Amino acid sequence: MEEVGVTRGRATAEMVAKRANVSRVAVSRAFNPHTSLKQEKRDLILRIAQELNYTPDRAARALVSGRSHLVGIIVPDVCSHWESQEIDALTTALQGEGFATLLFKTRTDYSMDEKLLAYMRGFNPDSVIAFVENVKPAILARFLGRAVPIYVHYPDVQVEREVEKGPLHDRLNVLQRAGLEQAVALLQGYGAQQIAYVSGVRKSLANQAREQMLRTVMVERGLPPPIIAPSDYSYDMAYSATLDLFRVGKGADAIFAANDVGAFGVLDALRHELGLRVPEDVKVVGFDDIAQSHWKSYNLTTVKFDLQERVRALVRLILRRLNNPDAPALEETLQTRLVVRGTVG
Amino acid sequence: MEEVGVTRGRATAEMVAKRANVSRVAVSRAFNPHTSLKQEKRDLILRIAQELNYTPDRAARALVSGRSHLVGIIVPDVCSHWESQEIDALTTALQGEGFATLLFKTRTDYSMDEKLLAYMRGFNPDSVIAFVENVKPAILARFLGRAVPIYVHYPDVQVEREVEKGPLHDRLNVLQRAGLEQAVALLQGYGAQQIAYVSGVRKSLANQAREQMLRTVMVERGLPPPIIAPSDYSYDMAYSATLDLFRVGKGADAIFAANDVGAFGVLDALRHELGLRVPEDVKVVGFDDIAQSHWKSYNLTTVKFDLQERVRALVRLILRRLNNPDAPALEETLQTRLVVRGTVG
DNA sequence: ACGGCGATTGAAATCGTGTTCAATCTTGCA
DNA sequence: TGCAAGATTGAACACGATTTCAATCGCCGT
Repeated sequence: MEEVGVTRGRATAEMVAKRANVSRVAVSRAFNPHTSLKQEKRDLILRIAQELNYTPDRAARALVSGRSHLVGIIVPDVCSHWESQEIDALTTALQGEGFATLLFKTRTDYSMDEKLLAYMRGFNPDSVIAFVENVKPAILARFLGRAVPIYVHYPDVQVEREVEKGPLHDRLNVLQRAGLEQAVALLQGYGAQQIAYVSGVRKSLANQAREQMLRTVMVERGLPPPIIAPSDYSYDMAYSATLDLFRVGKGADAIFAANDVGAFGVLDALRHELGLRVPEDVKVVGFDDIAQSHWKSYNLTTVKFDLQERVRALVRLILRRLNNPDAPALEETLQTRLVVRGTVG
Repeated sequence: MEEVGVTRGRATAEMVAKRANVSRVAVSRAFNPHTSLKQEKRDLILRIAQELNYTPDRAARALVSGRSHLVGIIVPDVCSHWESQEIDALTTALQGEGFATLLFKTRTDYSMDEKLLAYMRGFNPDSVIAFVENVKPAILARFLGRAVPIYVHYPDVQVEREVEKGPLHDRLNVLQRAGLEQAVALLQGYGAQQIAYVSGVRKSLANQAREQMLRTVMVERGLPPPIIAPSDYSYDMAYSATLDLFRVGKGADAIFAANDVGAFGVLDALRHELGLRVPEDVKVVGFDDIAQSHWKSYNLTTVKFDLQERVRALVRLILRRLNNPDAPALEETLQTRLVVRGTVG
């Protein structure tokens, strides 16, 4: 046949080569910078490739190079406000670097079983970002093979890699202290005496760290330790935890929620079920500063860390580790700060 | 070397074969049902595979079979409540069928350029789900090759495939009429005279369809056509559109928002900036019934369609089309209904 | 004109799997 | 026991790229 055919609906390097009167190797080189190829020829090939809508097949490329350019993201619930915003930012950043994000869902109880890991491994992601806690790095390493750095979400980001000399450990620290101190100072300034903490998932390390840091800051400033109202980061649990706090317990004059969504539950319980006014009767502070926090119904005062900056740092760490698996461990640090809105004072 | 080595941190079919004293082909067969292999041998291979943490490499598999088992999702903003809930449900459903979802972000103006399509094609998705409108099926077909059915999100789902006899067309219809009629009837029952429509993105086909259907239903029931308050589905735009409606325009005694998030903006503008009471002064109805709609601060009356059911139907269509590309076009239909909460009556 | 050196080029091997096809092994039945 | 049909098996090829390596080209100085 005269006409150059189309295989599986997509052009191959072979076809581009034939049309440009060059070898298939030249086509490959045209798409890989830092390879030796006469500029004129490279231009010709790229032009013809464009005409044929050709781009190299990443499956084939992955097979030979061992790099899939896929980053797996494990998340219990895509809809969680904070997670969805981080997924969004991560996808943007990774897309800019030539990667694509592969989404996997695990059960909503913050657990992750070996079935999912085996399933995911089949797709051969270069890296895995787990928005889940209780997975030991060692297990991830066993299931995901060598080329896959690991990121454990809470409480501090960790890009890990098992090496012969022991686990390697890049860290991205989020310093909660600064933001918490500002929050407590503000509450104290408005005369708050008894502060309650509506928690995240109790066994979550991130929650424990936050709770611990809050207690430290409060005690340092001469306040009694916080009353703990057990919750799980969700709106509904925070709502009922708040009801318990005031109906079963003795209430509080300020509430610190482990996250913004929880703070929304707190606010709605106070205003719409307990008949209390915020901030007059009770003051409320959240943590995260998600997009909804500025909505007028909530207008939440909250501890913020810059999500964009955090994602950029994270992607930096991942890429560095991918390109240089045995480089020494790195550490980056992010600050937090208080964003003052209408739920305090 | 005596010990069976490990290539790139992952076991290969070759290693499993060697350890089980079978050929590599047998290993391949063990992982593919409906292939001829003695049961006893199959069990042995699977057991050894498990010991070695082996699963077939999907990149290699994709290369030979032409099936990547990847489904691309194009979305302008992962954080949009409605979209994130659909992504979540889709990921769950697809994961159950052996697929993984590949996430791509486009610009937030509901557009999608050829660069993104070319980029995405490199990953060779079996199917593409576009949460974006203004992309002609023909363009998608040109950029994504034959093996990739296409799903255009709004206003009705379409699984498309270019065949020689012209474009094939599976459809998933969401019948807005039922829900809208219930909503209008309810508003009318409470004496609403002048209903405004806070729109979605004006040029969005979905928005136009919704606006059109609302007008039809209202006129049929003897009401004047809705006042159009132009918006774009977002909280912020709905907020300011509502302000304009009452400050520049003549107001309304009921507002229908194109989506729930928009309805939140409407509610906050009415209550927190215009000093109006809902539902006493103005009644509000949304569309979607996202998870946040039952939160006490909003407690939104809204038109719902069953997202789970919709996703199941969609995945059914996609899988059917993947397994049988030339089957005749199919059509499925979903109903909508009103969920009554606190913003009406 | 000639030798030499670096820049270009393409043939061949490789990555890990699925698929075809002919050879071999089982099984059932006369 | 013998034979045909069917089940099981493995060698060889294909998939679409990258990488290695040896061959060729172009250019320079003498």
